[in-house]
Amino acid sequence: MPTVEREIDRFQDFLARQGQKLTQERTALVREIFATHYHFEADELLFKMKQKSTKISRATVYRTLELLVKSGLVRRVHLGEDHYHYEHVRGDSHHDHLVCTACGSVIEFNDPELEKRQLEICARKKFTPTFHNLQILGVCDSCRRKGEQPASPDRVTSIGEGAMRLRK
Amino acid sequence: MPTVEREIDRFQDFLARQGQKLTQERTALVREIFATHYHFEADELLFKMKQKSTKISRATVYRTLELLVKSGLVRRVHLGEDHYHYEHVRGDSHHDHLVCTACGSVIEFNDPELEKRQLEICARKKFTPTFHNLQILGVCDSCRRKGEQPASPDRVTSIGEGAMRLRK
DNA sequence: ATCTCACTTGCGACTGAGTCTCAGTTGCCA
DNA sequence: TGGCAACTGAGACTCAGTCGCAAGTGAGAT
Repeated sequence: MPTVEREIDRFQDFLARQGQKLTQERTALVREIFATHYHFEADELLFKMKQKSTKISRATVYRTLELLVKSGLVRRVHLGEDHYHYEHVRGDSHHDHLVCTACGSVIEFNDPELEKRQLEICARKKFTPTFHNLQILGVCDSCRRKGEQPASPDRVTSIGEGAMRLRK
Repeated sequence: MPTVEREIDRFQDFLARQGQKLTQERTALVREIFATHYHFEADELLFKMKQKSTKISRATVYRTLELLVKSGLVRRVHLGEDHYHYEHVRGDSHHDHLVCTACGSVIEFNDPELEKRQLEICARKKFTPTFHNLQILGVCDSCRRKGEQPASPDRVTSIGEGAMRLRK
C-alpha cells in the first residue's frame, strides 16, 4: 500500500512553497513514518533508520519532524510521558487519547459532543482556541481483567508511570 | 493568611503514615509553594529558594515535589510546554486549563458536563479512567483585542511556543 | 536530655531529549 | 553544468530531571 507517495508529494508542495527542498533524507523519513509507525517518538524513529542502511543524523530527524508538523502531515502529542510523541496524519481526523498506564497501549477516540462542549467553554471565557490536547489515563479493558490496578488508588501520583517503565 | 500551617500538618500526616519525616527543607518548600506560587516549575521554585537565605538543593526540590504530588497537596500538570508545571491544591477542585499562546497566561475552568462526557466515552471503550489532562491552547481575550494571532493559522505548529518564549 | 538509626540532604556526576554550530554536501534553477 | 541557497552530519551543548554516596538530622526509645 504505497500511498506514501501521496504524502511525499504533499510534503514537497509544502516545502516548495517556502523555497525548501525535498531531500533524500526527508523522503526516507516520510517513507518510514507512513510505512510503519503510528505513534512514535523521535529517538525511536532515529533508531529505526539506523537499523536500516539509511544513516540519518539525530539533528536531521528532529529538523524534519518539525517541518512535518508544520506541514500538517505529522502531529505532536503528549501521551502522558515527559517527552513528545508524534503520530502521522492521514485525512483530517482529529482525535484524543486514552492511555493505559499498565500496558502503555493507546486508544483513540473522537467525540464531537466533547469538542462542542469545549468550544462552549472557550466562548464563555472569551478564549479563542486553536488547539487542544486531552489524554485520559487509566487502565484498559484487558489490563483490568488481568487485575491491573490504576497507577495510584486515589490521586494519581505521576502521569503514566507504568507506560514509562514498559518502554525502556 | 498563614493557613499554610494546615497544609504543613497534612503533609506531616502523610509522611508519618509511611515512616517519613518532616524536615526543615520540606517545611520551607511547602511554605513557599503555598505562600506565593500557584502554577510554577521546579526550577523556578529552586530559584526562589536560592534568592531567600534558604539553600535547598535541586535534588531535594525534586524529591519533595514528588512527595507533595503523592500526598495530593500539589498537582503535576502539562501546560503545553515540554516540561512539567506544578500547582498547589487547596480543597479538591479539579480543573483544566486554557493556555494563552501569546502571553502565557492560564485560565482555569471546571466543567462537570465535560467530565461527565469523558466518563461516558471511557465507559463506551471499557476503559477505567484514573486521571485526565486537558489543555486548550489559544488566545485569551485581552491578547485577541491587541490583535494577537493564534500560534499558527491552521494547524498548530508546536504547542505553546508563545508562552515558552515569554518565560525565558 | 541524649542516643541512635533510619530517613534526608547536598553535591556533583549522570542521563536523555532536544538544539545549535559549522564545515562540507546536495538539490535545483538559470 | 555552474552556482548558491538550502541541507546534512558530527559533536558539543543545554536543560530538566535523576542517582549514588558520604555526611547530617529528626524523633522515638531510653
